[in-house]
Amino acid sequence: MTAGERRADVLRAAVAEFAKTGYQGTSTEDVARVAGISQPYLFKMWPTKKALFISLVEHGFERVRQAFVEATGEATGDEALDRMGEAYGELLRDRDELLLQMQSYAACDDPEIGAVTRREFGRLWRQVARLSGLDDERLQQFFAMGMLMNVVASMDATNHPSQWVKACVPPAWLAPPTWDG
Amino acid sequence: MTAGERRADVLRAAVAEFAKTGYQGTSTEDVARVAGISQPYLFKMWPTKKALFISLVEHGFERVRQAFVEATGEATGDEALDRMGEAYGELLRDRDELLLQMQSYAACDDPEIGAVTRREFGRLWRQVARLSGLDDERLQQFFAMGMLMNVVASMDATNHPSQWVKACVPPAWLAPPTWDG
DNA sequence: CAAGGTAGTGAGTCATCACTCACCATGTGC
DNA sequence: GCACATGGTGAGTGATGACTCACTACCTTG
Repeated sequence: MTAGERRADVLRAAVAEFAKTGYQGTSTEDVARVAGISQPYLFKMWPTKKALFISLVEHGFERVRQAFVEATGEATGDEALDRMGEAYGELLRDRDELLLQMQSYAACDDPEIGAVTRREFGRLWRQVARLSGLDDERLQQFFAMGMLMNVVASMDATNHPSQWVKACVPPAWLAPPTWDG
Repeated sequence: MTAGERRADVLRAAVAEFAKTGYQGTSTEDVARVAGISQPYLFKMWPTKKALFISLVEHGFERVRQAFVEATGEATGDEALDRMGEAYGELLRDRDELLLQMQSYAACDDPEIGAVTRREFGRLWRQVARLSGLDDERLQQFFAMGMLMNVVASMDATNHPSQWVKACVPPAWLAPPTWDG
């Protein structure tokens, strides 16, 4: 297998592990085992655990930006924002991406991780601003709802239903287009 | 010093440490050193590191609920929600409380921590519902804004100003009543 | 002052973890 | 058929971390 393919495999495995247990709580041995390679080889691909984590964070934000571009299409304004919101809801189905985002916020005390996370968040903000053309107040509401979705995903609320979950989580988050529920 | 006083001291020290580096990233030695006690004594007060973390989480959510009751006073409806939002903004000044909340969301993969976090989040939701008497949609917007504030606090955005921070963070978050700026 | 409870610690133990070193196997160009 | 890059690992190492054990100093009560 080529190094490029391996790298992609490892990234997929790593995002799942780091999403669950966070930067500090995930061991490089775990990642290597799930990826099906030896742990020393992990360190041939990334010089440190932190470098691996950071490339996951960058990759994750990049995917969100890309999903927003694709979802928006030719739309602008509130229409564009609605479509991006829907696209974000679909990312919820693959919880790992959003969980990893939460883990990167939680790890911001580390200066390098903090710097990358702020930079990526800023890029996402500017892109949504550019795509929608809306004012700061609307953007703020949009991002606020996104952060609530992240938290709900972190708590795995939809798999632990209770009274408040029904109130907090609108059906739209639970029923992306492909469902029939 | 009595055990009760020590316990309060240790909780204060522990919240600062866990807020920074999270459940997995914080060592009991760190907590003990900052609290000014030996590490074995920590284990006489709480049986495990997890038990300490969980009591911090419960304590933190409790404080938010209490702050909301006090802030609301006799108000109801949107007026009540406004006052609670203002109270939450004041909690931002002591970042540690909000960061610890983020750390508890991030640690939800652990079944016990997850259960406690969901329970506390639910209690908070119900309390805001009761105090304000508003419908789910308004509550959702309120909590969404709160989660955005948590994330902004995690990224320490106000101490790393850049273009998007000015747009994302309304002056009200930065200028609680006691400021003069 | 004896007896016992309360507050507190020094010095471990055993597991885990990030990271390294020396090494092997399989092509591929010459 | 050999030099050499590419892809890959077994077996460490030194540090750290959660948790324990055996112990002391001090206070209170009779």
